[in-house]
Amino acid sequence: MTERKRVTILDVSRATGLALSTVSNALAGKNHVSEETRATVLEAATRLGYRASTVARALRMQRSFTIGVLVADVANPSSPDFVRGVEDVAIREKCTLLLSNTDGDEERQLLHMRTLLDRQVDGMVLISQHVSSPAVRALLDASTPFVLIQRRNPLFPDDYVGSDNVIGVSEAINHLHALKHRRIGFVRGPSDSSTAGERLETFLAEAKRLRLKVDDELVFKGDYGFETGVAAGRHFLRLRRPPTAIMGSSDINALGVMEAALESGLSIPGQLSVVGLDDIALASFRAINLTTIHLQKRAMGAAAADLLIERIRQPDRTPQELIFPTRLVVRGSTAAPALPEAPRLRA
Amino acid sequence: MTERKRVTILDVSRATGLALSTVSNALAGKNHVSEETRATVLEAATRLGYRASTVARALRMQRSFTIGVLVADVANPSSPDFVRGVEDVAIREKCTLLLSNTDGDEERQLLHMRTLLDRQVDGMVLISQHVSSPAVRALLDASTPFVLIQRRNPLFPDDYVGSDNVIGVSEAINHLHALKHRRIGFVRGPSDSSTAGERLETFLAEAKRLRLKVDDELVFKGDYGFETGVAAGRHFLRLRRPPTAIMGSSDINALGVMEAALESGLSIPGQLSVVGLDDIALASFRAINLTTIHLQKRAMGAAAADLLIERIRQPDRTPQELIFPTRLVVRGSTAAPALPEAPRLRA
DNA sequence: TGCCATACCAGAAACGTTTTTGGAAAATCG
DNA sequence: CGATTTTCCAAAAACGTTTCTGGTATGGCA
Repeated sequence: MTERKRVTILDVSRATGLALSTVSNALAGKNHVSEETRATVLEAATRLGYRASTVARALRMQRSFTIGVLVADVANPSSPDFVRGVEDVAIREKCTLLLSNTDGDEERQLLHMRTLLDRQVDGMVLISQHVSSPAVRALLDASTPFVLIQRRNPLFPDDYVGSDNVIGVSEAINHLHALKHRRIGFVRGPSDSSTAGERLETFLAEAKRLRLKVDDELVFKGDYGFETGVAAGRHFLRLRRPPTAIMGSSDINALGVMEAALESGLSIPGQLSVVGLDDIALASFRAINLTTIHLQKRAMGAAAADLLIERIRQPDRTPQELIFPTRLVVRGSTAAPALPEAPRLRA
Repeated sequence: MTERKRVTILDVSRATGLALSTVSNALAGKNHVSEETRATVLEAATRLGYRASTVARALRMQRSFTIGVLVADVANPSSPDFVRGVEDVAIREKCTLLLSNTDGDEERQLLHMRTLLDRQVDGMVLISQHVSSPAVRALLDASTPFVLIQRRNPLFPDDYVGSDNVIGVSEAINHLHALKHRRIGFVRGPSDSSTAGERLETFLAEAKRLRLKVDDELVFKGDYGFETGVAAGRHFLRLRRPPTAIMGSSDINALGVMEAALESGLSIPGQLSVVGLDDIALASFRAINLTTIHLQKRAMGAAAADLLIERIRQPDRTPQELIFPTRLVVRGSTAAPALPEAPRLRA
């Protein structure tokens, strides 16, 4: 409404009768500016309501104090946790977050990456994004610092924050094995996700060690979404010899499996055990009560942001990888199977 | 790594031998630039990998192509839905989103608002934020366009997008009444939320119409969070005459109530009916199966963003308010009470 | 009293755009 | 063929900072 013009540093300069540069120095707390001068400047600045233009500063300093964050799906409750971690250090570093959804789609990811680069973000955090294709690599090599979370390509020595998939998954399978489950279904995450791959490998290796047979039909390929969980659940339950337990690639995945089980009239954990992965807040609610593998999402987000800050400060630092431990949280969605061998059930 | 310098419009100018302004015009598709010249420019631009600096443009045009979004809590699954709606139109308008969490805390909100203003966002969308305090109003009056979602102060004629709280809430209470519930607990959202206030008023009015007695102990005050739901549930269930049904101020709220009920060993809906508000994706999962009031969150977000764009284009347009209808979605968390009068239960 | 170092301040350049203004060449019209 | 319009292009200003370079008092010291 009130057609106010922006009050600039020049106004402060004029108001105080001091030079532009002096005002700038005084405000930045730099160099040798007498306390008296500084006080004068500060007083005038607040009196006039002066606020420095971040965009002018960004142009001059070639630094935008902005961090870009790419996330596959904010709707998945685990995403905000990671973002929160990034936000924690962003605030500490006086940076702002530019957050974008890619829906796991590479085109969208490329689009958003270009936008971030155009905006001259100081760096970016890529959470479960595509990291291998030539197009993506080209953008990553654009000399803007970046850190990867939960998905990488070992061929490229990037800064990376991930979770220890071996511990969590093997704990989970051993838990199920101890409960006397002998047929376990596994939902595999996105095919180009390093994390999803590691988890499957661990699962297969551990199954072998435990002398569990894992035929192909016991591995369902999809993504981290609910629909994949539902589809996987339906698939598994329709098998001639359905598994007595199913491990999801995410909690949301596991909820999808539950959905399929419930729609078939199966009770959990009575007739089917389900284990998730993420440990979203929901998982601990009694209405859900999901046995799952806990990930330190917020800490991982913060660690990634810290790594990013380091790299921004020191672009030639050798890349680091940080692997966070995981642990199984046993809740109510797992129990001993009803029979040594699961009964045949049809949807 | 590769210490590349940014390729600027000047480089394109030099490469083509054309003037800066000509290149700019050609790229912007402006004025009268011959097709041939334009082709030359475009070719050179892509060949050199030129990308315009958004920050330089922002400084010059006094327009950042950025929209700030303030949200109370991204972790609440209803937030991303609103944001998604805003994002939809932001992409259409070639704007980027600057998203911040305020945790419902006014100080944090002020901090983030100032940051957004410093960054010269073209406008902002405030979802369930504080809108009345002098400090907030001062910032809102800073002549940067804004739109409110779900919380406003009728004293100020702001652009506003809300939901029809009358329909939804009265549908819900009538549903419960029809099921023969006579004592209904109500969880009230944040005390300074207009939406929460309207809902309570509707609840009380409709209860009166139905000749239901609503003593003070049947209204619990809190926020939209899970903990409030748990506290409310415990409070209600500890009453001498506990309600047979409880309405939450959000789905997460309702989940909290469920939590409290389950921890007391009550079954839902057998011994307690629960209704939520939001209709988050989770609510429809069989494991939850929550009767709730549906809100068109994404559409509301998009509508707010549209309003914002309009106001940016036309700052003096008279403020509009858009109210979206709501409707009750009956699922499995509501049923007839076990007894005409609820049995006495102690936690 | 004169010189030098120090402490502070002023002016100007630079960041990469868009936009305005002006000007030259080409085309049209009288 | 000259004048006027049209079409395009060149130069320069502006956006609001930070920072570099240089300069002027002021104080201390000889």
